Amino acid sequence: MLDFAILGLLHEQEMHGYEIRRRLRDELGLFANISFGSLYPALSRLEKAGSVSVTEETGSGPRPIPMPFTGSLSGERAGLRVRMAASSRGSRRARKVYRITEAGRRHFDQLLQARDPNGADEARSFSLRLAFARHLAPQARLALLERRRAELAERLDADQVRSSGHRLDIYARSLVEHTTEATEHDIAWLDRLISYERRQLDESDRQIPSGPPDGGTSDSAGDDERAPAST
Amino acid sequence: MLDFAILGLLHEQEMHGYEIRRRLRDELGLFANISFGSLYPALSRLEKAGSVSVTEETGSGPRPIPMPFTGSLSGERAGLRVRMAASSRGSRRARKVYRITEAGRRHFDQLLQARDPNGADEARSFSLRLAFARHLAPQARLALLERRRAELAERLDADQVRSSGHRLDIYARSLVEHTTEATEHDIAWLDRLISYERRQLDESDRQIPSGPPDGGTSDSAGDDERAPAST
DNA sequence: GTCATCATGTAAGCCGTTACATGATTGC
DNA sequence: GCAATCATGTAACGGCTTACATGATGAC
Repeated sequence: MLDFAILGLLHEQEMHGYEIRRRLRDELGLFANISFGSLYPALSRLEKAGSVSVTEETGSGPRPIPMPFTGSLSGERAGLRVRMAASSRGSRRARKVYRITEAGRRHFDQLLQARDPNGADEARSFSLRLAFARHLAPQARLALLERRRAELAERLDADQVRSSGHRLDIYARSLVEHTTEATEHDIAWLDRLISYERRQLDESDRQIPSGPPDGGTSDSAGDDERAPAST
Repeated sequence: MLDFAILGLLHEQEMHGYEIRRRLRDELGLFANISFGSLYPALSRLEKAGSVSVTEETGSGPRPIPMPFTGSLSGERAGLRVRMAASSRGSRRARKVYRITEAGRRHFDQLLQARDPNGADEARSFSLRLAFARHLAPQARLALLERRRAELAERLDADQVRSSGHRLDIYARSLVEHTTEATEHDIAWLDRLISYERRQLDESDRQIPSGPPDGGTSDSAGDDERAPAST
């Protein structure tokens, strides 16, 4: 799971460990405060597995920028980078810059597609996949959403069994009811996403006459259509 | 966490391990499918710690009813119990019946009050406490709700920082937005609970210093009025 | 001169999981 | 006889946490 998140970040840009953590916290919000005791071993694992390659940054070259960091909430902005005098002294603790390899990209695609095998938190796992869903083929993306919807529908059934039959006190009952509502809310959201995906698929069907007759999920390295989200 | 849930169930009724699991699944919904590999060691721990006592059930006594269990989805119903010939033979694998001790009750009260120290899932931990909130003194209950509300409000702030500044693709953005909405929904729910608690407190203030109308659950637990160190 | 931030790592532990082992009872 | 349910347990592992170790840089 963490490996997947790391690969997802490195998919777009090379980074060193400390910054990976920052991005995980500030951008994704998942793994809100991943600990270094977890992060660095993960990076080592990925390197050993050949999914990422490492370069020791030796202080020379364009050092990616110590930010002024005003400390105020609004002052922090990604674009606000000030290039400092890089010549001063190259003595900061050597940073290890990680970049994803071809094998890593393949591994990422695999993880993106596979349903998580073990007792991993379903919700977190789905959220993570969705955050990187732009890398999925449209059909696979739709499948992801529908799989999640099915999971939630199942849980809704379990909730209904639960609320009937047992007489709970106000607190437990309020909890169960609220949980049910939250699940329904999630399902409604997924339904909106699903219908959006369906519309997109329909449109591309109409525009491109040569649609593949079925969706084998396009597995291998298809870096085809990335939306760089130009401002 | 699991220990707490177990104590909470045993607080009301003695039980054997297998049934604890069933209740956790069917009634509480938390620990949806706790594994035996987790449950039984937990019971051993609790016994070793003196929080529960064990009695080996030797096949005699009123055995709690093997259900017919039709197997179909709709046929299953909690009330559909058929009492079988209980006299047949008392040879089932000896069950260990657990009951909570006085020390266990004290431990439970402690766990109920304490904010969880380590990296435990905040949401699950709160849900669990709320499920047993009827055992809390009204002020402590209010404090629990307000603490949770503060946590969520904090997270909401983090979400707002997140959504501004970074330009995310539709999927990541939809995820962040939905997460924010869900948090707002949670907060609104907590606000309803909190104002309910405040009303209750007001009423019992206006009424008498002798017991409030206490209906169903006759629990022997709470003699303690601990002043909650509210934040 | 002390504190926060940047930067990387190791060690121990917690809390859960799956897989394995064992065995009786009931229903088809 | 075979499968499912009831019933208890052990062993290995997974994935994350905190605490510890180290050290440079810049701000007040």
